[in-house]
Amino acid sequence: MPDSHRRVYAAIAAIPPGRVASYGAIAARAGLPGRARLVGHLLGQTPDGMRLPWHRVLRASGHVALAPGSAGFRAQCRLLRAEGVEVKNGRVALWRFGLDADLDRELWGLPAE
DNA sequence: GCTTTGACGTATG
DNA sequence: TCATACGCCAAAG
Repeated sequence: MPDSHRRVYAAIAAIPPGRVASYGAIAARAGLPGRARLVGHLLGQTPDGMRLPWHRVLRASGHVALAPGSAGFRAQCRLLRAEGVEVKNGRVALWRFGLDADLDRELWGLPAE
């Protein structure tokens, strides 16, 4: 297991429950800016024994990355809603649940809602 | 090795 | 909001 992969897994595992992060944010946090596709690739190759909060990883647009209607898509929506994250039409409001939004609030004092 | 694919991202129109 | 183009790079064939 390459070190870069471990950092990606660690970054995903660090997402707090009830919050979400984009592939790009995970890659950047893992020290791999611009390697968002690597994150997606790893999630598809994640070993069975590894229990990761993969459902908290979304596209930069806030959309669920999996095909709408697929089993994985439904599972992700269910897991997210179970944590209090609103999923509307396969999309999450990043300005509200994203980690970046949290940081922005602290920096600029933007309203939480 | 080269080509194709893919749970992606940003820029443009 | 949707489509297209381009950049990115690990795996699979």
